Amino acid sequence: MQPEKAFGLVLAETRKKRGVSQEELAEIAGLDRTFISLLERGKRQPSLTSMLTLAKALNIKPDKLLLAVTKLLDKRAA
Amino acid sequence: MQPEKAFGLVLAETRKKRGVSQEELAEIAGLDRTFISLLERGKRQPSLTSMLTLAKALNIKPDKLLLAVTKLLDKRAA
DNA sequence: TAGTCCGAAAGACTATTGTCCGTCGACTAT
DNA sequence: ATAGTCGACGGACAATAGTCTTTCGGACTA
Repeated sequence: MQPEKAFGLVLAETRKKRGVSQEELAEIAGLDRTFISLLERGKRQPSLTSMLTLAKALNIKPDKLLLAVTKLLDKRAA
Repeated sequence: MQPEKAFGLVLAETRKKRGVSQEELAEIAGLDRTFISLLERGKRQPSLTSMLTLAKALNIKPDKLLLAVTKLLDKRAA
């Protein structure tokens, strides 16, 4: 599994848990609505600052977010 | 303090602790030697995959690496 | 004083991130 | 049926990540 796929899954799941739409998240984070969509679909990967702003917008600690990503990557190496 | 600055500091510190040169780290991680230099000087910020490969090359868990960055950012908001 | 290792730095380049415009289909409600 | 929300998806683009090549200065060593 590619890192961007894992990140997308974690991002989508976390966002849904918060009960916000892609568009709302985009607005809170100050990112583009289509970019959120690309990230969640694993078509793009975030930069360091994107990760930080998204984590902040989702009210989750950045390292927790990344930990979720790596756990997903470790679980199924495929 | 900007995220890329904080990351650069953490990267440099971790690399030195491991006792490897920028060039050696670049080779291990499969990245360019000048890019490592740029990262450590805070002139560039890493993507998600760069962070993951650098963490692996430095034998540190990615979330630990990011935690060190955020701690630095929290410490001096300046 | 030549030789190596190290890191800063610049220039030119390719690849990718991130924005901005829009359209579309599925679903919900009025 | 019409309108609204949501997310997938496209093209075009600007900004930046990342490579490659090279030069330079400092520290150390022979």
